[in-house]
Amino acid sequence: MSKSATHSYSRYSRAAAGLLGKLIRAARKQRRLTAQETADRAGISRGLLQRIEKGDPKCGIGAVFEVATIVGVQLFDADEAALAGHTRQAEQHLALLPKSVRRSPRAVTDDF
Amino acid sequence: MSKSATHSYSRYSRAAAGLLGKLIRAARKQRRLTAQETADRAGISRGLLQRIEKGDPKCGIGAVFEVATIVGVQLFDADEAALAGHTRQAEQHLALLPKSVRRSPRAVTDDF
DNA sequence: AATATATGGTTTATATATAGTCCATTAAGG
DNA sequence: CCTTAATGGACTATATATAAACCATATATT
Repeated sequence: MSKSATHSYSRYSRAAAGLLGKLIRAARKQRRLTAQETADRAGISRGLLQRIEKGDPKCGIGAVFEVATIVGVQLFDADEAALAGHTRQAEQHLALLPKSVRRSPRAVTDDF
Repeated sequence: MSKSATHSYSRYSRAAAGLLGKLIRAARKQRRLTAQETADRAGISRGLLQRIEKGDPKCGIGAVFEVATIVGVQLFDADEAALAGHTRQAEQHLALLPKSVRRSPRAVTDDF
């Protein structure tokens, strides 16, 4: 990593991060929370909140989710109970799948 | 910042990040993609992918979304076109809200 | 209009996330 | 079985995310 990675994300990922940021910003203003107040509640700096609302992909997902929760943007369109249920379901699904994915004789199904 | 921040996130945020990681891991295995193969496609290291699948909140949201997209986990339950539509809607909503949120001098100071 | 505050954009110092190795263990598949 | 790839977990060096303190501007509220 001697040169800067300058990693570029797909359009979809950027759009998703950008949308989440806009939803957060709109929700915050609708609740009449100042940027500083929101940042304090989330335990982050105001500058980081600005980047989150701008959709900066390099922000930690925990910080983004925390702010989203504070301003009332539901991730997964589910409350915490439903989240736990989905987690159990995902775990059960995972338990049915092979623990190691072995590369098949041929290339993988979809390549691009 | 002389001492480690050790920032703790809410249960909901941790649950959301953890669920997303589990969904990603299940989707990857179902598609029979190797961790290395997936990391390569996402342009990240295998170690970071492990942390993402474990639900580490400190992972960049762009990296998480990118991996989610690659393994077929839809954020927002929406394709790119729908995402653009929601973005437009969020922008319009935002345009209707005041640009600066002003705290009422006395009224909302103690709102609970 | 005047004033106070929220916001946007810097800069800097520091903590830490990440890549890139390594090794040990596990578990597919022949 | 046996072989070999996949995974998990360390460790280190480096890039960078973050907090904090600024300033300038915009914009609510009086």
